[in-house]
Amino acid sequence: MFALVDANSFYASCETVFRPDLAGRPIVVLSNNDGCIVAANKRAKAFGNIMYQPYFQLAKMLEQKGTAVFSSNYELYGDLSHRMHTLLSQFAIEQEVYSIDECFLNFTGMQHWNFTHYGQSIKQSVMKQLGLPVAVGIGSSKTLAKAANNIAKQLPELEGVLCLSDLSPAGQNQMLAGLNVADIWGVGQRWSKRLNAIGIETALDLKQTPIKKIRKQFSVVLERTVHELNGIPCQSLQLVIPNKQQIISSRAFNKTIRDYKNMQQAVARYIARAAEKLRQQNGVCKQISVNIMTNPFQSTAQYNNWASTSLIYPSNHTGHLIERGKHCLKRIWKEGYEYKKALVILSDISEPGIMQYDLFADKARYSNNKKTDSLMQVIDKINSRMGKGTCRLAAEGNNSKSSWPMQRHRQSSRYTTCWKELPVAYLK
DNA sequence: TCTGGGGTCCTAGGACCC
DNA sequence: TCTGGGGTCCTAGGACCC
Repeated sequence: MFALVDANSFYASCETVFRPDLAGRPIVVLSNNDGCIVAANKRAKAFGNIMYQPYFQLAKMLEQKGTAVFSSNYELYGDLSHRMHTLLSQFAIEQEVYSIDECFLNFTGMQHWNFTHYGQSIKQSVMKQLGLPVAVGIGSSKTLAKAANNIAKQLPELEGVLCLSDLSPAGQNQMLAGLNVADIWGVGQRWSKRLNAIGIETALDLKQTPIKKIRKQFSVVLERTVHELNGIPCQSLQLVIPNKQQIISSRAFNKTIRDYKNMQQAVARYIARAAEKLRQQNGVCKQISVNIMTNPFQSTAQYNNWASTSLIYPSNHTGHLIERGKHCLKRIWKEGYEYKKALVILSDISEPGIMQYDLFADKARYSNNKKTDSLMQVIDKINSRMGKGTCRLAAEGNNSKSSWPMQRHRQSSRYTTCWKELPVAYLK
């Protein structure tokens, strides 16, 4: 038996934890650079289709309706997320942290428990200790737990908790009949359209479709989903976080870049971020790719190109990677465009030590040189203690914090992670 | 003026091997 | 006239997730 615990509009809810005055107001949270709406509470969602829409198009409407608008505050969300997952881990023997705002719990071996009741106590606990609203879905597979969670959020009479296994088979089917096939975990836009076209509209329809038909017309991925809807688990909990196979670092620029040197610095900075993540998982990479592009939403001249290169010796050294990255950039750079975004991918990742040496290459430059390794370690330590970007390579530019500041006009305080921004309570 | 930033898995087809 | 039967590896593209 599996449970899925998922916070309701997590980012928006985080913003209310230290702001009781926001009760009853519509709330939205914006993406980086205050670009799109990436989270909205129930009141804001009621305005219509606003999720992932550009903020500037809706700003006026939102303001007129008294909406509280926030730039994303990942320090706050990350910290509250960590607290939530720590709390939830106490309710089961096994936990899979699936994303920033949701986790699976394994209830195997607890057959005699009253799960609906247990789900309620989980929900109340998170509200009491963290002030965050969550929904709990329980079922005999991960897909069913996800579906139950979704239904629990949709039907107010369930009060945020649904255990499908506590229902009769007919009752379960009735619930699944009320769930759109597009809302099933693993069924996205494309597939839901194709499923609709052959008459499969609800979760129940999909559950009852012959498995061979699904395999033939779709793939083994959807076949597994159908099995899971029928209560046959095809996926277990992922208890160990696997190392990343690729690490991406990308950002849109606040202002467009025309100048090669500026672009070099931006690319160097993204590489440095990615390399830091790579070292955190104690990995080395063998491939680096660089992509630059203009703004596709503008009618100006468009250019979008990428280049990649292999490293002779796998590395996680920022300097080596920047050097290779610069080569990539040189190959794709074209003068005269207004560049809006750069993207860097580190791939072909492995552990250091598992390394195929090149007979003729200069090992001293690329191997796990102890001096450069410890230099990177020192830089990482300084940055983790003193703040990101405190210590960096010259290639990243000498005023990296101010040269392309991210637009975040509406950021709330980092109530739980920054001494200066702790909430203050006044006694009357 | 203004449009996010990450990830994974599977499949088909081409190139190669004996 | 006529052209087998197994494999592996790599890549691009398509689907999905938050």
